[in-house]
Amino acid sequence: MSRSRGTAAVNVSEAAPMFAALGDATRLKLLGRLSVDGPLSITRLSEGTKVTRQAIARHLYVLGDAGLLRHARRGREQVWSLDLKRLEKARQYVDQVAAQWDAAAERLRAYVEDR
Amino acid sequence: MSRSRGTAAVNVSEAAPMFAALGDATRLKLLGRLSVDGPLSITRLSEGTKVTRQAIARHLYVLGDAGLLRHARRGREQVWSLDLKRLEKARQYVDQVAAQWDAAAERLRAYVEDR
DNA sequence: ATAATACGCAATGAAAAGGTTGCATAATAC
DNA sequence: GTATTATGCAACCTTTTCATTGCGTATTAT
Repeated sequence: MSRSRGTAAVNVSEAAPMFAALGDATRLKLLGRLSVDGPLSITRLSEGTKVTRQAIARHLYVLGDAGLLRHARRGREQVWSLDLKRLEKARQYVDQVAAQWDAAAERLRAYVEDR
Repeated sequence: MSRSRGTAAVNVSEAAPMFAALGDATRLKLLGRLSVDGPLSITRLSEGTKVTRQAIARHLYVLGDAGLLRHARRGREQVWSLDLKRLEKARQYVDQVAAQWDAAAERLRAYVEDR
């Protein structure tokens, strides 16, 4: 019945910025890349994309502001990686919204079957 | 280990529009309202908000285009409600992205412990 | 019939998002 | 020390987004 993760009550409105950050194909691809290949530099992440390095950098900072990524300087490179702690928080948001929907689905099902 | 729902492979990039639709506080509130109170008209959904009816209507259509809501005419009213089928699809998106993150977390944990 | 209600459509406007180019600066390689 | 590489910064442009106002139309209520 309950989800696999502990889910502290979170104001759904606070989830909006995170969803907004996820609402772009380029950014989703960046997340996917980082989740597969691990920490990478901006230039490395730019290779293979159709937009400029600056555009990629922008997207990375957007994801960073949403708390989904972290960045650390290593020499002349800026290395980006997934932020596990905040990723867990993000998961909580998603779980909570999903749970809300589940509850609604349940009520709607009951309502429909009741006639 | 696996999630509670069956998760057919879905291109993550296709999830972007859905996340974008979720990336607005007003829209999240509308979803919450509909999941609690059931199907409601535009005017009803506008009451208690700080924006105009037209703004709310716009948001509803955005959610509708993302496949999260349906609307049906009832007399002079336009009644909006959650779309269960597509909501399930949305859930699959979320689960898949979350799974991807979980996998990344696992790898990262292994990597860190390996040194 | 007439009034009130619920909505659609269109024009408009301010602000944010997504992307580009050009140039400057810091770090590394040779 | 000079060139190369990786990034930062800033100006600028186009498109979308979010919200508004004004007016028209369809549907119900009286």
